[in-house]
Amino acid sequence: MQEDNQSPEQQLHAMRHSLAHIMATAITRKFPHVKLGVGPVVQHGFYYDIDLGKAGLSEEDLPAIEAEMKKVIAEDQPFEQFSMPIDEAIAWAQQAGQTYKEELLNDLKRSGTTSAKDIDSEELGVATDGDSQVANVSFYRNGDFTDLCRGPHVASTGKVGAFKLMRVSGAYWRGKDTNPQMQRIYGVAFATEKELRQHLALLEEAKKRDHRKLGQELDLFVSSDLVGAGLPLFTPRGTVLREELARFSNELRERNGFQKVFTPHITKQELYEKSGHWAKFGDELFLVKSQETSDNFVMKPMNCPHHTQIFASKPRSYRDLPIRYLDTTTVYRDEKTGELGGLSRVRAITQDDSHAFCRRDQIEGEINALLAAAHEMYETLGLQLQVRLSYRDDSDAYIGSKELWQSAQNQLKAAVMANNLDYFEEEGEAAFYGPKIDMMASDALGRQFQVATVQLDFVMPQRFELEYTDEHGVKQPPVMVHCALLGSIERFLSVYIEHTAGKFPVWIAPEQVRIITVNQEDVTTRFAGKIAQQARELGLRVSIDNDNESVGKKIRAAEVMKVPYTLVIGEKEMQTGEITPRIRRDMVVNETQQSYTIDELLKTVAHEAKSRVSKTSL
RNA sequence: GCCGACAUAGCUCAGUUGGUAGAGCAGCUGUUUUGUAAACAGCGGGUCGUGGGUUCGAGUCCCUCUGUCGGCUCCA
Repeated sequence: MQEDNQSPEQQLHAMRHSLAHIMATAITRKFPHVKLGVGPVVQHGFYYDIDLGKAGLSEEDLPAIEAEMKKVIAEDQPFEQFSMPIDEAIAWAQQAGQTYKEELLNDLKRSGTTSAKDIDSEELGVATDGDSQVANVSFYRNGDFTDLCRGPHVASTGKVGAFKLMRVSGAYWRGKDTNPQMQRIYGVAFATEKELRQHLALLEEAKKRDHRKLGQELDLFVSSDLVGAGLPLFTPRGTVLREELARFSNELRERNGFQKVFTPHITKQELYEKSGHWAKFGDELFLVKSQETSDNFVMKPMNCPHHTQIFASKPRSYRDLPIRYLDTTTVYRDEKTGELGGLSRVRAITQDDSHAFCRRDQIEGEINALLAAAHEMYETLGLQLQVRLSYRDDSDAYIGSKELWQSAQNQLKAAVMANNLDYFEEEGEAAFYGPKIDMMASDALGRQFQVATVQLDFVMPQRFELEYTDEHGVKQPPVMVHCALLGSIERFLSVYIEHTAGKFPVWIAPEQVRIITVNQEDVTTRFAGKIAQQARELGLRVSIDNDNESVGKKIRAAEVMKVPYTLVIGEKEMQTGEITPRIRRDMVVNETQQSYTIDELLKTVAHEAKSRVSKTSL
């Protein structure tokens, strides 16, 4: 119908949305008693929420639904729009037993919108902006299926491109965990079969890179039922990754005047009552019981309150500011079991946390320095950054006056603009004590994750009555700038492992050099040992594979573990003192196979590791 | 926490309508002394995640718990 003058994006959107209707058509045919929720377009496709009562649907039912959808598509039913008065619409929903639709329509009638941010306005038969006098609502009909919908749709069910149903999962009605749970059926859809295949191939690739799979294969971390869910254990190899990342982050901040501090992992609950965290996150703290005192202790879920106490430990002059603390440390949060997964969501979270206490006139300088540090870090790590300005919304989830918030939000935006960063703004994403600059990294497959964060906070210093003396001898509250460059090291690792597919650059690779012996003769073994020692003295992580196996097999083993440099040592090398290193393919700039003296080679690799390059100069 | 699926050897998996477990890789031992992605042979290894139930008999059927996965909700 309205597909003329539409951009390809709009057309694809209409296709996906039409597919949601077609899926609902197919499900209604197979299960006439189904109650429908909403069926919007999502990133790569669409879904529809349905309620089939107790029996429900399982993934085994998807092929049958897909087949039915193909029938509907083959029937090429035109999509027809019509409208009816809202009271008539409500009567329709009632009569059809569509209780969810009825609820939506009633909300619509009452307030002109479904109020919450839960429903995409397109789902409804009206535009939700503007006045609340809803007289008529819009419907779409294809064949004998009718759905409340504003559109637009494609002209007929035959014009929907290529799709595939992916999975069925649970979803709360209108996104509220107090509401009944429906089943959500997800599909992906593209304009052409080719794009669909490409998308599915991308998903396959993502599966291969899954950090949980690579964590297993590359021996990076493990879990134990005895230790518990969300508490990964890092092997020697995985620990190297953690420590190298922490070291990098610490270096960047120390260069900017941050000083390391240390704070204990348990604290009196009172600290968090004062900060406001107890009221907001009390049910997510691990409680610790003392057998000696009557105080209640908790595992620390974050560090800001501790750092305020270091600041507050003595009088501060305006000349002392900024005072900057960095604390790369583990915090503990009792995350709900269903939210845990791999390294992306854990209960022991290591943050590269830092707090700068500064004067108002120093805010800009602090933020600029941190933005620059983040830029350097992600440049080195090879991840693209995009900035999200996370503001508060009108809910009561925040503390502090609106004026302070407005001023803080303005300053963050000014800083981001001054640094020419690519940004977007989002309300309702702020921390409860202040707005944030959140940095989203895009990985090798184009997926986005929140990593670094810079937060401006006028509230915490007030709550802890922090002060410094200004040049007129007047007490002033400092401003706190919270920052984490990596965010959570565990979560960052999950992103980074998948981004690199486990092919870590030499500076962070758990094993940087592997020496393979051609035979087990004593001279060879001794020579290999000597080279390994030399490498260790240069600060390299090196291992020797002296197994009684073929060279081919040992090469393969090194390759499988994605070791950057493999040195095969035999008679030739012993005689000449020269070697042609085997370099992991992704690091190679030019293809020429060159030989080097072993001394020169190791020094170059050590230098590369130190300067954190991603390609080799060999 | 909620909805759904899953849990067999270190890893990846097979195991027919219920009749007390198999393969490949890895490991160990021996032979071989290897030249750039998998030499050959032998051996060891599993109270089938936990606890309970049904049954003459449970890896297989039912329940509980734990854990994992896909989502929802949440994320200082």
